[in-house]
Amino acid sequence: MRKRPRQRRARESVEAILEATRQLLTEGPIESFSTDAIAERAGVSVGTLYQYFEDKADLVREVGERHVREVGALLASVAAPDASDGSLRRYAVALLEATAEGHARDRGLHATILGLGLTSSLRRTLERSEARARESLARVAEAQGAADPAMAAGLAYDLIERFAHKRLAEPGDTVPESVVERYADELARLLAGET
Amino acid sequence: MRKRPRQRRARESVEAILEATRQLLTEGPIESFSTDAIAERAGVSVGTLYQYFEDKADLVREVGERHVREVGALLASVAAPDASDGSLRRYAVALLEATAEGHARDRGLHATILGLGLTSSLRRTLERSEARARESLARVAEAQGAADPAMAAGLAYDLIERFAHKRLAEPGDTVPESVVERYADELARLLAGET
Amino acid sequence: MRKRPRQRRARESVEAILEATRQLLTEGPIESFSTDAIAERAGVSVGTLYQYFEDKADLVREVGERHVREVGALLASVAAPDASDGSLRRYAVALLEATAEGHARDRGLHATILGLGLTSSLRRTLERSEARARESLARVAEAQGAADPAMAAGLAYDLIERFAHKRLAEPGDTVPESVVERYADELARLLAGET
Amino acid sequence: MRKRPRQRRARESVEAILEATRQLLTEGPIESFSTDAIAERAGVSVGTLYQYFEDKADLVREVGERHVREVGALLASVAAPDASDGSLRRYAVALLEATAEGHARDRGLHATILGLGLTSSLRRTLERSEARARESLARVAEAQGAADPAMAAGLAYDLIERFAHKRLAEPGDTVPESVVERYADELARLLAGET
DNA sequence: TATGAATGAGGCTTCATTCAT
DNA sequence: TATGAATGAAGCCTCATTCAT
Repeated sequence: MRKRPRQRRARESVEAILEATRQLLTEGPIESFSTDAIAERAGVSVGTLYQYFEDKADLVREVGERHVREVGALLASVAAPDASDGSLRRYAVALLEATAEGHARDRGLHATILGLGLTSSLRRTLERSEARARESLARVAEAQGAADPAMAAGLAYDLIERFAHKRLAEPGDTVPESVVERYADELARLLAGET
Repeated sequence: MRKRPRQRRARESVEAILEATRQLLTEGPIESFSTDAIAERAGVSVGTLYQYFEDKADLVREVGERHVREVGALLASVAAPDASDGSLRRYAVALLEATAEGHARDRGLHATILGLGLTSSLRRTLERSEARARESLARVAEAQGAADPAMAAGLAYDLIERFAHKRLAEPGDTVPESVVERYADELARLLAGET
Repeated sequence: MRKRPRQRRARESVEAILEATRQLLTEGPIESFSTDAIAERAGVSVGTLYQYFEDKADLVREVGERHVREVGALLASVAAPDASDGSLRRYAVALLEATAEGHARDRGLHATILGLGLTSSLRRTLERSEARARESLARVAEAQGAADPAMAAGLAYDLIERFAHKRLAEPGDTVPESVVERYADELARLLAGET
Repeated sequence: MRKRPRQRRARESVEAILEATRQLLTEGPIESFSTDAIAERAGVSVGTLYQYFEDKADLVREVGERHVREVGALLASVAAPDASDGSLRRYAVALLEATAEGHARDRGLHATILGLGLTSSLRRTLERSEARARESLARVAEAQGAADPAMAAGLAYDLIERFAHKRLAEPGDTVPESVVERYADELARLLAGET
């Protein structure tokens, strides 16, 4: 960001701009994602946009980082299971749902950011976020007595991500209940450290 | 496509255009992906390009469909395993490698196509291709005596896709051997119908 | 220049663009010197302009170089005097007039180019042109028997340039005849190698 | 200027703004010469700038006039020579140096002012300053017994100006000593009224 | 008076597409 | 059929200027 907003009015503008960007990125085809459109949706002038962001890519990066942080926070907010068997299955379902929700909130962001070229800054944020998620999963796997907690966590993370993207691709963001069950089973099995 | 090429020279032009499109989509940032760049790379003039393709989206769609068909063909070309246990593991590894190769060949296509908006025509092609792949996996699972072959095949397919995307995201398109092993194990287990 | 024009139509466009640029640079204040204005004056679209010139600076450079070459040619076209005394004075007057005419034709170009920043390419062209002019003057001074022909030529050149700029600053591009006389006297004296 | 500053702090702001303008004009390419840049350099806000200056052109004009007055003062501060021969040569060198220094101090001002269009007010200031300088030179020429003091002074003034611009065009603002000598010789000769 | 947030016209440039040759 | 010149809408961004606080 080019300038930090000092006054309240300025902070509101920045928020409006970021939210407008998120919306347009989520909704529309990439063609309608122009700085003019962002400014109009945010209810400010283009000039204001450029007071706070270096350029369009800077703006997208900021929105992308927020998204990554939010998904990370959602995942982290799922309470880890006890060693007792019953809660592991619930944990697995909660992980799947939380991640899928997070992705759904910014549907399209992914594709657009890829299209605009992933900046190294955003890539780092993403990697940090993934690493945290994997560690957290590994701790669970370890508590459950898995032989290779890190490897199990890696696979589990991949499964969760794939589930989220799969749900996004479905009309209505819904996946048959049986598929959720199956994913949850796999997840629980992985984290429990079964072969 | 607007017009079918009749003469040999014309067919060669069309091939060159499609190949140039594929290359630019695979190599570069979206910015250098212009009709001028395509024509130059293909060694023809822009005018020629518009003789055979309605517009840019039409061209991208065609390339996209080819890509989907190619990945499908690659998957299909992996010989199904015998019921004998040894070949299942080799089959799993081959599936992973084949899909990852297919995706790598057209790296960037994904993002661009998403960015330009997935056309319904391409979406159908994609769905048909996925369905065929799942059926083929289901037949294998059935032969191996899995309890719910369709469900196992679905999960297996997702695992394969995730692996391909994972490899694309790594620098150098390489993934530690241990990860391949782990994925192959899971895949083999799923197709073998173990819980 | 970005692309060399092949067809006749293209060459005409390029000429029109260069001439429009020269006119606007000569006439107006720098504010009205926009790419849109250039294109309109040239009777082409902006797009055409960018087919042949990298950017606005490239265009200005090209016009600048033409100007420098033209002034140089004007100077060179003044026939050198015999050693016989009478023609030296006529030569001096001709030099003054020729240079002043050349500058007048592109009045304002100077200031604008300075304002946009003298590119190194243009600077070199300018230096080469000046060097040629000084050499030519030095040969005359030598023929007239000057003690230090190079130094005399340097001062003579400066006098000529100053005269051209002086005339440009006057309303109506005219300078009292007596001033021309005085400059010519000085010039003749310098080239004749008197003290 | 829009408003006279009353308080001391206000006067300081105005000075800072004028000095910042002068610096930016002297240093940089025209692009970085924006009101924002001026305000930042001056350590005030843009708003303050517009309290004291009608618009940007007004500010530039004020700086331009100061510059013209300063160069004039520099010239005037060179003590006129006695009729005794020795000091005339020193006087000539001093004139050359003083003017060149004055121009160097505001290098770039020239181009910018020309680019923005010489306002009539500034033009008048400039003419008055030149007239004063010529008169002063004419008095010297007269004291030295020149036949046509006004004409000699005119040429002398032009020589001095050309020298200043010549030095500005050189890298490092330096000119070979021999050139200074030659200019000084000419100047002395002119003012001494030799043919 | 000073601040700095906001404005928006306008400048530069790109690129998908058309069409005369 | 192929060429490539021409088009112009539209995108990104800057910056002089205004005005609420």
